[in-house]
Amino acid sequence: MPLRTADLERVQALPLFAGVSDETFRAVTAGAFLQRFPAGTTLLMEGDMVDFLYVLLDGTVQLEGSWRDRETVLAVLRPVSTFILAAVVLDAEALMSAQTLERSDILMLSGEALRREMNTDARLAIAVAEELSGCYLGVVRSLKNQKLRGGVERLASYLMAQRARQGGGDTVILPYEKRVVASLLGMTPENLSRTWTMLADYGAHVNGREVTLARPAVIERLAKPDPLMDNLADDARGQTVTALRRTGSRTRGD
Amino acid sequence: MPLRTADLERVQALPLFAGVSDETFRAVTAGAFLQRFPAGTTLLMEGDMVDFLYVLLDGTVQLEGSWRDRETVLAVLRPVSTFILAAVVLDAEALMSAQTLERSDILMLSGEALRREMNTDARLAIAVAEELSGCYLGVVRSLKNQKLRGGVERLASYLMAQRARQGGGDTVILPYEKRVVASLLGMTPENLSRTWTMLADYGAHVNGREVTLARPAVIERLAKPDPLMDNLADDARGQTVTALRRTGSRTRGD
DNA sequence: CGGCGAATTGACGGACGTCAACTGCTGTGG
DNA sequence: CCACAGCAGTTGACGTCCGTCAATTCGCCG
Repeated sequence: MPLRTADLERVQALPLFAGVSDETFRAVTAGAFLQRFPAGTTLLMEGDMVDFLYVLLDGTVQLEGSWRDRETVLAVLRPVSTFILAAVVLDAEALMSAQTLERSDILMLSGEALRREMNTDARLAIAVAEELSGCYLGVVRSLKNQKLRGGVERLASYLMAQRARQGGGDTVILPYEKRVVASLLGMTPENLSRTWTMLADYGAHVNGREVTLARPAVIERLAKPDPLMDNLADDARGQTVTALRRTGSRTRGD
Repeated sequence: MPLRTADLERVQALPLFAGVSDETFRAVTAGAFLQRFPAGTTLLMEGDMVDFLYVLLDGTVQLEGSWRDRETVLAVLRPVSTFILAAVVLDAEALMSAQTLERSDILMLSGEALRREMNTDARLAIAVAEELSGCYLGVVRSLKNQKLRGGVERLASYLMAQRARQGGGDTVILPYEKRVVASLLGMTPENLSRTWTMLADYGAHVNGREVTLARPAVIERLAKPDPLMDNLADDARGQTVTALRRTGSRTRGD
């Protein structure tokens, strides 16, 4: 698949490359290639050595972890996001699998080139550190969310987050299958179904992927949002981007 | 409290400063100061702006998160470890509180100086990125542990981790109060108590803080350890340290 | 039209949190 | 030196949340 300059510009606009010289950027993206994957493609299995930094340009990607015969969704990514940066930096094996949920365009950058350029361009190394900090804080939020909130509250806060991202209206569209939502929120599909009916008492009604919130304020009160847990960073149209020094809300995703 | 050169040497030996020039190291530690805190001291509240990078030189520190009236322990740190690096890099507010569990010696480095020196020393910026990667992978492990394993399995794997760290013998000493262990493992103290009795069937017997494992292999089979979840990095005496490019197992702690 | 998988619903059991009472240890002060 | 207060830890009872199994419906795609 041809690598258009428009794609490269979108990549260069990422926080990861903010403040990085064109020269370094060209060096990092030199051997890069863009690939289109159908839905349901496994890009990476946990335990694999990671050779590339992945950049999701279009579509949806799910990060999942497994143990024995269990699986769980750790994050769902939206464009434009990078993933498995940490494993690339350490030249280590991946802790998570990555799988497309829709047809997705993914740019693959040489991990070796990225590590090499970090040595000569402190700006790049700093940008990587900042991106990683954002990723770290994102997972910490997820962990707090998982340990501190109950199922109903997790769903309520998920709805509030989606609502904010989708413009704050009274109806929210679930961006992917409910089974993915369930796993992301740490519950079974059956349990998610039952939780919907609990939320009906609070004015939330589900029809397919469409959720209408009769009294959003009540759901919000149930979710008890907390800036230290809920990442109010990407609001409304997603891209607030203050260029440098942003909280790197990416990688937590939806 | 006087800042001894022996302390500085221990700090310089950290992965965070591996490969960093003496000059940069001096610049970062210039305004640093060492402080001794009694047990139970809150060093940092979640939501506080972070001005310093903390380095635990001696003692034990607990990182905790809270929401509404609930609290949970996210990690317990042992010397020598840094903490809240991510918030320092982003010059942001902390997502976790930090509290001493014993009398602890803590070195505080100026966050502003660290950020400044990253600009001029790519080696430092890279080391920060590597440290952050390790922290990130640590939290991902915790999240997988929390979402994929049940309570008994989490306790079993916790025991195996402690056993490995303490030399692999048949008796494990819990390094701090059981209520802290319980919260770290995502359960209530009552529930932890009951889980001990379940483990008795597998040959684990508890007496105060001492746990004797009659058949360690059986506990291990219960824990089903997984290199992608259980961080077999710090083995035996803790400090394997391959200097550069280690998996930065720190920050997950015990 | 037929088939597959997602989603829902019900029934059931187990895991876990909550409340309460009791034990044992420790440090404090009379 | 002892009495007592306070807290960690344990144990029991109970209720709730949640996972599992099974059956059924729905929607989508071949």
